[in-house]
Amino acid sequence: MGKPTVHDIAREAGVSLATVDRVLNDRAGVREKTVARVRDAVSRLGYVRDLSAANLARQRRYRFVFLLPDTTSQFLHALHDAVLEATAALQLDRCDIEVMHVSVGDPVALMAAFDRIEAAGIDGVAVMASETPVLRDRIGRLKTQDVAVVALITDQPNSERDHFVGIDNVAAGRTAAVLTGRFAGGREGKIGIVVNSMMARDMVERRIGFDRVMGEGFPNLTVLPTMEGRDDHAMTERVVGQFLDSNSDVIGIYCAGAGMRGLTKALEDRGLGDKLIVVAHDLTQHSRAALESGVIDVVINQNAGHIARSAARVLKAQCDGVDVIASQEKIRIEIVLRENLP
Amino acid sequence: MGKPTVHDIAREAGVSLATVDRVLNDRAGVREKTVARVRDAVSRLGYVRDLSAANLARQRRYRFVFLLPDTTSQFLHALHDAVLEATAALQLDRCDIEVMHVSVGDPVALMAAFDRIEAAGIDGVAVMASETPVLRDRIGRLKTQDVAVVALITDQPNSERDHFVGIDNVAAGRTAAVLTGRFAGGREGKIGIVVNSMMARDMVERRIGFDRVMGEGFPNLTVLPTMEGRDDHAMTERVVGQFLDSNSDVIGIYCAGAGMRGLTKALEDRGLGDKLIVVAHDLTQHSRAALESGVIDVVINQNAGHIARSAARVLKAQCDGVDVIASQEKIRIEIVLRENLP
DNA sequence: GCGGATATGATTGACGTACCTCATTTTGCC
DNA sequence: GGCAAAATGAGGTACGTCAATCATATCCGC
Repeated sequence: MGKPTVHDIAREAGVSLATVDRVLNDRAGVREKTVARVRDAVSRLGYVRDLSAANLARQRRYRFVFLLPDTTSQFLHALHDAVLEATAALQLDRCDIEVMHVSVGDPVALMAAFDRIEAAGIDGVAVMASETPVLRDRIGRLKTQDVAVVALITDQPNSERDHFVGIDNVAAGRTAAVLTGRFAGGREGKIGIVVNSMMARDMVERRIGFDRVMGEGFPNLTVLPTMEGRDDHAMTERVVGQFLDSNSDVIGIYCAGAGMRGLTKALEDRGLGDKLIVVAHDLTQHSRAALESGVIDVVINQNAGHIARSAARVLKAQCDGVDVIASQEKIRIEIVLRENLP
Repeated sequence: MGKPTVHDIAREAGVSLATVDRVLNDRAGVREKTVARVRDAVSRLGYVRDLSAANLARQRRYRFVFLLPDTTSQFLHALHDAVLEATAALQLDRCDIEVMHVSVGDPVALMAAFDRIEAAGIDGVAVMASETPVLRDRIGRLKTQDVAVVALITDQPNSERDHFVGIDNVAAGRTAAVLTGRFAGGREGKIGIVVNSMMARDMVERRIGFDRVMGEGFPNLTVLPTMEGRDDHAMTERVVGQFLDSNSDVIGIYCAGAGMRGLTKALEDRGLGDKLIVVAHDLTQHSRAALESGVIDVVINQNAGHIARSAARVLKAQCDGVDVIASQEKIRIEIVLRENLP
């Protein structure tokens, strides 16, 4: 005998199909005692609702929104592409995904986006934005409307988001540090760090992890104060250039944030292309090229494709009230060398 | 208007539902001209068959077999667990997965397993076994029966398998080499290599990749002849022990195969636990512990969970005649340090 | 034990596809 | 032009679930 159906439940519980349906779909008008009888039959027979039949019957489509910053960076671009790819693939699974680019630093614009999401009756939202009280509250409000919410890249730890899709940035910083330290092989020297801005939580966390490992494991290396590139190539090039010109014994640079083109430019202009140990974040067109040419030694990557698919899967699972495979949804800190470039 | 249905196709093509059905399901008895008319309408309207409705109607279940070696190793154990986990998750997607453990070195037993698979009317097979002409032919025969076939871990490059789920072992060897070399930081010394057996293609490939990078990039390091551990802890411990005792200036070991427990035992017994650079393959309970304690420095991993899920997804896509997301099915060469342990 | 509210039953028609039967039309061939 | 074979049409039932209607049964307070 195959999987039990609603008919089997009805028979087993001694009620009619209509009542089973009312119970399964949480409709009113059933006595508690009867509800219990049905629930009992469900667990006794091990009934699981056939989701595809259910979705077919109710003509269901899942509507998700990916809320991304409107700033541009190669990583964001890659993420956007990855979401589009996932969108195409999930079309067959009744999912409609829309990408909204919003000035996430602007609370008014951000809230307006959420208003539109709420008004449109969206089933789930993946939001990438830095943590603010306003956003936290807004996520709470979405949850009261039964909208699934996942935090993307940057966690919203004190909010009611259902899930975080991204990496542990402290661990990423530690990973960058240990690679830098071991590649240095005992030599003494200085290490520079470039970030977008120390206002961003991810950057701070990476720096914390980096410093901790450096302090514990590599006393031969001196980590210098953070340079801020403000997401801008020219700016990054300038600060890194000044840094290189005024420090003679630099042996490595950790680029925890964007602006990588400025960094490589500064290095190449000084003929340091393959002299320094350079660890950077996120595999993009540019960092891939720099890895291949040897300007960058290691890329610490959070896989954009994996992130996009994972977010979509988690949102769908949340809507369906189904468990996810934890290990599949764990975003790994990928270490990419020229030799294991995908 | 929503997605087009078979009714729309029938109307658009000016034929009846029955004919559309015959065309879509490749049934006989339709003139070529009519087939073309229907196909035309399909592409004109952008019709895609609703797979869940179709599967519902035909009460379809996908039956897959994972054919794994009956030898035991921690990696195989992890893979087995991963397949079971995937099985549970895919239960909801109408997939029944069975794991068969077979003595893959024994052609008779292997062929018997294939016979059973063929007789049982299985929809797809994921096979992990070394490449032989017998196996190649058998895969070809399966393909004539419309059974989906993927090669697992070890490719069957000249067979008609639909897909290979695993890593590029030459690249893995290169990756191991560059990490060993850079961790050595210019020091001179000897590097030992441990494998199961040089009969296995994966081992040979890893060794090739390792040697090439070492030869090109690290003239300060001397790679010594391969030690064969034959998948056995005691054996591995003995050969590694002898190696360590008779070579004074060993600074690193690359463990390309199984038997890791023997390796770590040999190292620890000589107080070399954290003295040597040790690069090993595959994240298991044991290698995780060794990584945490510092005996092993790097694990090159092929993610068992990813492999199991990917194989199942590819088999299903093959049965459905659907494309896979290439980037999702690319098994990455993971570099695992203590700092980025998942 | 009556009346009104509340629970439950019985039934039906979707959803999009598969697959079957039987009738009818068209085709190819001599 | 006639005939068999092939192609097509028309229609129905099924898959498991949802959602609705309407009739009937059971409950509760008085």
